[in-house]
Amino acid sequence: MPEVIQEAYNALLARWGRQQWWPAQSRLEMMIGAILTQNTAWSNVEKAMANLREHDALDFHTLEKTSARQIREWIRPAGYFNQKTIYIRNMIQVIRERFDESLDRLFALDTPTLRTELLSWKGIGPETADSILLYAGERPVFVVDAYTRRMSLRHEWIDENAGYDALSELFAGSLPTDVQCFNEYHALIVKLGKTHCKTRPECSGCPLEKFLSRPVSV
DNA sequence: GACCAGGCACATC
DNA sequence: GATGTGCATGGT
Repeated sequence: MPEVIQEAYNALLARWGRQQWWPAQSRLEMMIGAILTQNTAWSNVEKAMANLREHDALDFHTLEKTSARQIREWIRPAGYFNQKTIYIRNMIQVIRERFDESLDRLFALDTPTLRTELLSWKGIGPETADSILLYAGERPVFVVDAYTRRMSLRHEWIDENAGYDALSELFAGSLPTDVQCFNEYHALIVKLGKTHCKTRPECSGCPLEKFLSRPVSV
């Protein structure tokens, strides 16, 4: 199993190359993007991010002073805007009150403590927390998303009842503990999911085709 | 017009 | 602790 997971990574990287994630210019921007992209197409997130950038709202102090109503309108294209507005404002508030407005202080926490901290924030679940750990914190944690689960099920690397942590540990344990590798693998899985696993469940043309022992429909 | 997208919180059993 | 439901826009 570990070998297959490593070989699948090699195949994906050979096909598509490095994905250069996360597409953000600061840790704060990355964290906002992580919230906005929850169950949402990235193209919609880009529209919301463009609105925020246009109003200089990818900045901590600007966001602090901005009303909920205003943020809601800016992020509207990303969907779930009522909830996501609460999540973003809550995040800003926590960073102000508990970390002295300093992302450096937040990211000074060791990885397990930081993960627990992030998970305690409203709107930050396992995937978003791990995305922040990996892409903003540069910690070697493997991000599991819907594509990762779908792919792993289809290749029969896991069974139905495998939870988030089991899936994350499967990948992390099958690979060198390397931030760059985890970074690229997750991004490549997303690329795979967008281009193959959904629209072509028979997996024709999929870079991982040869790893399927038999056709599996999920 | 259905279906889906780089999830999560909350209610209920 | 497992399962169900609401959240919302924009592309295919």
